[in-house]
Amino acid sequence: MIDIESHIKDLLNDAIISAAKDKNLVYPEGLEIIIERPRRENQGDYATNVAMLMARHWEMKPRDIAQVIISHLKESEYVEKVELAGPGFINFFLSGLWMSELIREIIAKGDDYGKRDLGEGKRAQVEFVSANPTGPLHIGHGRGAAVGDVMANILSFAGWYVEREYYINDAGLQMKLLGRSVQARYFELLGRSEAAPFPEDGYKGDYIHEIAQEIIDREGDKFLGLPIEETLDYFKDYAVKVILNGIKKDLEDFRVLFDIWFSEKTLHERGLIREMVDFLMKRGLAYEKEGAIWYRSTQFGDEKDRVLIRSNGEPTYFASDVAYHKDKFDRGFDLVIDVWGADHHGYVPRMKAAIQALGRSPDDLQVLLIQFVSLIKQGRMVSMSTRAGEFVTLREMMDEVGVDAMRYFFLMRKCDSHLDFDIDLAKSASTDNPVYYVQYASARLHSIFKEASSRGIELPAPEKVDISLLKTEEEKALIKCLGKFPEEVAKAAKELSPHLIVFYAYELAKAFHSFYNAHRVLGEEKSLSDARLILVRAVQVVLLNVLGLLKINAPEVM
RNA sequence: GGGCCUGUAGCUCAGUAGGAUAGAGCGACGGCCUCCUAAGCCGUAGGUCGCCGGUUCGAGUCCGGCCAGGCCCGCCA
Repeated sequence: MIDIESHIKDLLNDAIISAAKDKNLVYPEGLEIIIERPRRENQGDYATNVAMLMARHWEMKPRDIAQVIISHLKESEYVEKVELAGPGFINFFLSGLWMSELIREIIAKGDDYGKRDLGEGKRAQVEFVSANPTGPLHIGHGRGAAVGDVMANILSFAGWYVEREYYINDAGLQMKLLGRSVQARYFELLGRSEAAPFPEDGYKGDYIHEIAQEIIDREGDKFLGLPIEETLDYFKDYAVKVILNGIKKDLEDFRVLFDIWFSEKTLHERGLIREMVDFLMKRGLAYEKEGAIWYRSTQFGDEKDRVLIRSNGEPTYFASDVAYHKDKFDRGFDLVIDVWGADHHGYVPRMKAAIQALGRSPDDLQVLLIQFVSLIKQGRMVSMSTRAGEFVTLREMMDEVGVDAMRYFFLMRKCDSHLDFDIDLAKSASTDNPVYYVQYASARLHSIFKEASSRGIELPAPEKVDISLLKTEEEKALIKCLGKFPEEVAKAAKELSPHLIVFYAYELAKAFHSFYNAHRVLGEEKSLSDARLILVRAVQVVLLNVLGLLKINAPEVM
């Protein structure tokens, strides 16, 4: 099937060349023909403002230029009519032939319909969640998980080779704090709390007690008699293992799977941090001052230079992160996407500065900042803090609200919008949840085929069906909506905006529900019924592909 | 003090290479099942796009200045 957008651009380009010749005018240098989808039905399927852009060059009124261009447009079997409108827009209305070919293409391509080749097979990595293994995932992590996961799906669908990665911060001071917290609970449970006091900033959640209890069940009281500094590593490692397993399980149940779990500790073990510092020193991008080693990030637009190695010889978190990103690029990724909480936004300029020092373009690193999720319970905001042990876990939310609804909720907003998640609403008024609206379309689609099959009606061969019989407003709107899917994929990939796919899913469901209420598929005259069956099959294909990108179930019955 | 994000209908939000009459959902009001699922459809009401100025044929969109909310500004992670 032809690419209709380029087809229309070609038609326009040829017409402009021909018009220029005819009127003895010059083809405007650097003219880029842009076509877009107008907002209103009566403004056609595609529109261009090219005549308005040319007004300056040709010193003519936009409407006059548009008229000239239109008169030089060649006929096309895919274009039914062309109109001059408003201040100088040229509107294109697509033909029935285009619609027929589109529907046949959708059915022929199936799972592949909507895929693009924008990535040209280049390698992209999406790193997301990366929550410290100091406690279970909470609702905020859920948003990052959904966004990162679907972003990866979209890029893959758009032609990138994609890997998903989780960065485990298992090397810092907070690990020690976690170990001490568990250790303190262990001593406390055995009635010896004075021997290992609970650290001031320790992790207070119930899960710390549970881990301590687990250790007692396995190892008994054998650590009581040993010096606490000696046994700290045991508590720490055990806690990290347990918590990380819990995180993996939670994500798996949230339908998020990672290709690589990358341990920060291994960066240290492999000497990559030292290597990175040497690399920067050699290039004069790092220097020593006041006993510490600093990175010259101001050279790349950061507001101040940053410490890499503290005066006590310990690398900073930032140093780990630079080494980590160096490793990412060393692994051959063309595009690296980090999904971070918005509270890390101040960190973006220095990371971008860092990757430039590594010889990359700042655009090779894209950071998706995820704004906070505010949890609303009984009309009040719930404060969340891992250390204080006050949070609603992802697990609890999955159990209460369901994975489909949660994924939908997390994805329906732009990343940089705050998200109010009203638990009571999500639980009690779940029928108002838009995810059901979309899923309901899936159930209805399925029931049409079920009913058809019970009446002994089979899906006709697409090429034998007269699709031009579909000419009502609802049918045409639905077909146009199907045709938009590849464009939406491209846009979502280009703008790194998963929410666009959610909006598209809703739009598709809406077009289908309108169609469904206005017309019957079965029981009409056979040729019309066949045409509608084919249409409905195409809708099903696209809906499955869209929900597949979002990893939301497409139920057959509701 | 500096920086990032946000401010669009009663509520929650779409709408960025500047374009045509600013859109959805929820809520409100009024209609629609003899028929493939009414978790649906159709219609009505609801707007100084935070405020002021600028750029131009044209600004919710770009620029400047204010106002309000959130977040950040460490040899913490």
